Amino acid sequence: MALELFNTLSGKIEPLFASDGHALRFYCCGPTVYDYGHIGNFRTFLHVDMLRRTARLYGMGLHHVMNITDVDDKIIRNAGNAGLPIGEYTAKFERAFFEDMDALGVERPEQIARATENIGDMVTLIERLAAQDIAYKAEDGSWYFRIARFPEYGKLSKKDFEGIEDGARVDVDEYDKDAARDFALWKATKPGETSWDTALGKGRPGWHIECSAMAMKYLGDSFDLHAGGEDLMFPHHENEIAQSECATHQPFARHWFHVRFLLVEGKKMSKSEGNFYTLRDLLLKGHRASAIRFLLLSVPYRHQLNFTFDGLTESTNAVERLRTFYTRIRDGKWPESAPADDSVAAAIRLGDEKFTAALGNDLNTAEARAAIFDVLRAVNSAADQSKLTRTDADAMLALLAKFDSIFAVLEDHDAELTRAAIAWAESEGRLGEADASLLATLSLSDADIDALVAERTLAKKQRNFARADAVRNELLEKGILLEDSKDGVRWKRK
RNA sequence: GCACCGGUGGCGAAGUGGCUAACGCGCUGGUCUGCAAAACCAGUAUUCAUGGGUUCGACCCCCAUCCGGUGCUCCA
Repeated sequence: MALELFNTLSGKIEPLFASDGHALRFYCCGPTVYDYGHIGNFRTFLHVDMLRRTARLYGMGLHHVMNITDVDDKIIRNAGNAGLPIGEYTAKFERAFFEDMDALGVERPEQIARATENIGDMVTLIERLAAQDIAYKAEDGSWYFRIARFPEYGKLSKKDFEGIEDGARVDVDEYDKDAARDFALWKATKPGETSWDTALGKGRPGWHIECSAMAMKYLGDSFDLHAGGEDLMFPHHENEIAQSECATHQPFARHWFHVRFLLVEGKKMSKSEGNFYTLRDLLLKGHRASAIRFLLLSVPYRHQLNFTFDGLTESTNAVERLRTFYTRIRDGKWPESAPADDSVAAAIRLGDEKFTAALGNDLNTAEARAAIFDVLRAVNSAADQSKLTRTDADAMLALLAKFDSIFAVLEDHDAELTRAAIAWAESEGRLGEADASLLATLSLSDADIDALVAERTLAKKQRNFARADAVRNELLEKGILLEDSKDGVRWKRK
């Protein structure tokens, strides 16, 4: 069975495959490291991660390149305000970015490419375009791309630029360029700005050129897939195609993957709306990294997701149910006897097929989720009726491992991730932003909790239920939930 | 203005021209429990924004209307 994926370029769902027969060569537009990442950024990276993991599930190797934009206008401005060299400024946010990616369970690409470390390749690419008179130098020393020379411009975003060039010269703000749509390849430096002294003159790269140069450097002139947020489709990706295909006369990326923007509480996320959240903001409010991951992945990537706190609570509960189920099957003592019938095995097999097929169908994560919950109910039910055997349990664990190779939420690292966020807030003098009850919960060590649980168990043995309930309530107030079972008491942090 | 996407139960969200409209969360009742929690069982949309049309048959196709969102500029 093939993995099928919507291709922005063709406008159709098409099979995705590694054209070299080994590894899927793909490029993902990474972050501009000028600030902490927000949940909108992470929705995109999370779905690229979903794509990675699904491609692997479908048997493909991976060669994934992601850039880090570590020089641009905002970086120069912010680093200047902070009085830091840009390298020092960006290093901090690059580190933070990867910490956040780790917290969300996003796998690292095989290769990270920093713009400032590949300037020479960008210069070479611009020179190749200049040799064909497709790149030209304007009066101020900046270099631009002559869009009129690429008739296919607009093929990705399905825009028609017929006639636009004609009116360009009336645009007085753009007097440096030959045409209004022409975009910068190389920006001449203003005094005091970071610059590179190259054959093109003193300056720094335009934004688009870095992705073209680095993608082709590491993946070849033509490669399998290029990914990014929907906003990048135009003009960023359109410009990448123009630069690259004019230079090489080869198709650039075969498949284009764009992740839709999310809404927050029904509106586009923005600082002025007050609905702008970084991952760290949410962790400090007591939300779990796993729930954030699960929520952002639960709505398929081509649909708009409305991020709400109710939705986050729902995801927290859904993940909790999956984990409870997982530990139950993993830790339970299931009889070695042969199953009375194959109904459980059949349910697991069907769930497995549905799960894989759903992902293969343009990454339908909602359906994939549903397939797992169907099996969960069937197996829980069998377990309750003492009909679950070791063989079935092992099959279930194998399916859960497959599920988790994609969704990656079963192993519980939430408390340690939250602690890390708090430690970060403390070091930044931002502990005041942390939720008070969260701090209370984390103030109890595991040993403290175990001691209180033991006290309650003793009280119960003595049938002193008043005392037992008091302890349970005390723990509950601090966010610790107790569960009695045949095998003893389990507790978990809410 | 032009273009695009969407409107499915209390909420989130799949889905198909024709079997009982997935799944999750929530809620209600039951089983279990000292009581809870967890788990399971049952219930929770005669209906898929509205009005027309095509069809033997549409939530799914077409047209119109209303509503929400997005892009056309930096933005994941």
